[in-house]
Amino acid sequence: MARYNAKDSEKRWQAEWDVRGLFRTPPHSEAPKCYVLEMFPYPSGRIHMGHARNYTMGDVIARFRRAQGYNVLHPMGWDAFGLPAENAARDKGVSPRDWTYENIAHMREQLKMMGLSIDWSREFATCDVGYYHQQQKLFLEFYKAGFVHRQEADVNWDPVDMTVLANEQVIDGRGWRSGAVVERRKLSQWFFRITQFADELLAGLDTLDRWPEKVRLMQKNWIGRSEGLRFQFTLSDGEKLDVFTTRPDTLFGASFVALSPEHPLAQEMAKKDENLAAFIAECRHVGTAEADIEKAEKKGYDTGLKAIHPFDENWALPVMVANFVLMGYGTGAIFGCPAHDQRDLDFARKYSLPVTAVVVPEGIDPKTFDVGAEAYTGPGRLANSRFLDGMSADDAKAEVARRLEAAGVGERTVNYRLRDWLVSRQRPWGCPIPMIHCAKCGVVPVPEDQLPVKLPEKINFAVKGNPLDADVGWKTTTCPTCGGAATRDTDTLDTFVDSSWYFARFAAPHAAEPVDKAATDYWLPVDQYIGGIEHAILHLLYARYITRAMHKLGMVEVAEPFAGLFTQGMVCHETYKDAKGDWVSPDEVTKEGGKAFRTADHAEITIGPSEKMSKSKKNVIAPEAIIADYGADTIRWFMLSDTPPERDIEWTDAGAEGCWRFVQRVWRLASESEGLAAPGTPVTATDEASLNLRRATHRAIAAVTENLEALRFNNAVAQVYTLANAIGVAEKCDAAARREAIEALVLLCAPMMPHLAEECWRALGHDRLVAETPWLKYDAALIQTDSVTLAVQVNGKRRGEITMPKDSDGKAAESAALALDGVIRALDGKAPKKVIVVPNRIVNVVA
RNA sequence: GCCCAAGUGGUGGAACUGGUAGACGCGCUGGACUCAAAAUCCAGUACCGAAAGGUGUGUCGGUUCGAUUCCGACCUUGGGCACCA
Repeated sequence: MARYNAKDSEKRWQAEWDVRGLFRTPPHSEAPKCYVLEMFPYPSGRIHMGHARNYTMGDVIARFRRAQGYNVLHPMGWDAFGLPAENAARDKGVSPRDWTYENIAHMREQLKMMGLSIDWSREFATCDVGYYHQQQKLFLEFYKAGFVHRQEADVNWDPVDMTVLANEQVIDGRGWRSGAVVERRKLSQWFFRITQFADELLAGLDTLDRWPEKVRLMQKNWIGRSEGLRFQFTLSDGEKLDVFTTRPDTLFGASFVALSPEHPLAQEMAKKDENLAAFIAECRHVGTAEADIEKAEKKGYDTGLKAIHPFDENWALPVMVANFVLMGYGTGAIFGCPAHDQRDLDFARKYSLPVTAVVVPEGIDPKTFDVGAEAYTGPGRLANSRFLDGMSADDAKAEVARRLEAAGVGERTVNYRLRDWLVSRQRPWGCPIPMIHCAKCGVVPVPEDQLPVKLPEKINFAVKGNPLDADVGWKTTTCPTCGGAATRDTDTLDTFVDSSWYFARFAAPHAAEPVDKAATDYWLPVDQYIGGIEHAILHLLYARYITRAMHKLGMVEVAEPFAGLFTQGMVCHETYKDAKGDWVSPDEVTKEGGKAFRTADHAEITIGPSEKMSKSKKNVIAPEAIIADYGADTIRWFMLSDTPPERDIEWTDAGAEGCWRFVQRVWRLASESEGLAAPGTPVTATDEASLNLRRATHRAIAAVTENLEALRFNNAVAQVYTLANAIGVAEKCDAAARREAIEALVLLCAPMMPHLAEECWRALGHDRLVAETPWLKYDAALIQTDSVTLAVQVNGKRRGEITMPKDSDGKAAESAALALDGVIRALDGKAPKKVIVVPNRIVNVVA
């Protein structure tokens, strides 16, 4: 037989699946449903190894579940709005629309070459008018429900991308895309009230038992719930000031009250106090210029104002403006208790404010307890606190809260770190926000019959700022309420909005409403969602929020969109540098005996650590090149082999060749085996060689099934190898048993290497496609063995082994173990004190 | 600084609820086939030791008949958050 020709075979089977419409999901089915989804790609133009890994995993699950009889939905679409299209448009003078759709066409072909079992009839791009039209409706629904609000606020401005960013999109003080240091600007923008759902989003995490613990924890920290007390100080000028604390128990240790520089009261006072104004300006400066210099010194300014202690009208605390108090959290004002908060302590030491310990560790005399350079934040009993003295910190918290509530100046509240989601973007390649600004009527939603608000055909990138804002023809409209002249909102929605509900749209991609209730009720939640860990907060939190908001409006039944989540690792490759220190691409490098040389001039190349494939480090391998050389099945098999799917995988040439060899080996086993029984022959042989092969076959079926169910692809692959080895070394045995083993090998490979499986299946004489063949069931009787090998230990050290009939008596095992040479030698004449027998596992002799 | 995860051969990794550490792949070594090469097949491959045996899952301790697995401390790496009161 000829070698397996992947190129030819893969094309043929892809066409065959397509012609038969095998992956077209029927709208209705009696079978249980399974919705498998990988995070949809941005249409950058070509797929990379990260895509190859992500979509291979999803495809394995989809094919496996389909074979198991599930009604599977496995769609694909494009996260198609966003900045790269604008940049390409500006650089190359093409339209972002053309650029995007050309990229989509190219990537679609590449994904098809991967042999993915996708229902392409459901494909859409978020930049399709049909999609963003529905998104505009969704926005207006949210607006009507009060989920959306417009607010002037200090926002994060990315000076490179020329747009505002949500809090989640600022990482280490820099824009998540551009890497530019963000600036603060005061702008009027649209927000989604995600904080309204903070509690639900937090509580919902506990229901997501098929999510990685890590992601749930990250979201929990991001939401950042803390319980505390909000209460009022009366100031010396008679005004009131709200503060928030989680430590009301330390109220008698207070030595100052501090305001954020952005606090309205501080701003007000700054109008009459030049020095304060200068101080505030200085704080603002530090905050923006060098976010990295976070270790900034604590600085304060005494306003001269006093705050009256709520439990003692004769106790006046200085009111300071302090650079470390955040306006965005709590009320933007705090009381400082230096003994029990490190920041307050640093501050108090600097400005010589009193430090009074009021919580003292259990068993320590308050008189001897002294706070040095470190604040005490542990538990303890109250001291120096009048009516609280002797209470535990928890009791004291409750008592202070009770008294301040009774006095009508306090309220127990919950605070979140989470902020509302700023969704306005000053970019032209996005979903236009369907709002109209009228001088007379204010902000007015676009009436439904005037939707969609389409993007202009031509976008002029030569203008400064947002092209939509500069496009007078597009911007000018009439007010739907009064009919007068008005302008459109020229902002577009954050592209994370686009990706926050696409999974619901896939259930009925052509529905006249954003979601078709019946279809989403059937398909949602997504049973298995797969994507990169980098979306642990941003995308996954937004998608959970939008789903909850839709749920509240009765649009979808589910509250959580993704029942199962899997976060896959990155694809890495060795890095290469030449003598000058410049990065060298792997295809310019030849390796000999562990050393690397530049192919062109044989100059030695330094091999660096394996890192995520990136253009900047030139360590990128294109999937299309591998497909061209070895075929899609090889790349798929590689992505699943060896490395657990959640970890980073390293691409190596040797590994790829190993995969290719295995493809050939499976092909040889299926195509060259002589003397196989005819297809469908029942296996009746009971000779030892045949039984051994049958046991290996059924063990492999059981193990691969179990591993695929648990997404342990690397272990599933190892089990397939084990079966292939067993077939290879099997002695002459029954022809039907041999066929059974080879067919099992082919079918077990099928979700992972679907083209190869079809070719082998055909070679084995089958007419029906593997893609139409049900998953194998193992015979439990064949997995059982009647004899087992027990390890024998003396004092926990292995000294030999015994083979016993399964489930044999402990006494028999004991005497067999004691008779072993190694055991006798180890005992050295001593009598065993005790013998522990774990049935079918181990015998341990204690000497 | 706080929170979380992970440290196993030359290498990627395996080991169910504490029970034979190193499955399976890559690499390497030897052999077969070949004029030769490729491909393929067979055997071997944790470390020390000629062997008996000993030592081994980041380090140090603990619990246990028995620990990669449980507990404590520490080290290293990776990730998240970072003046959140």
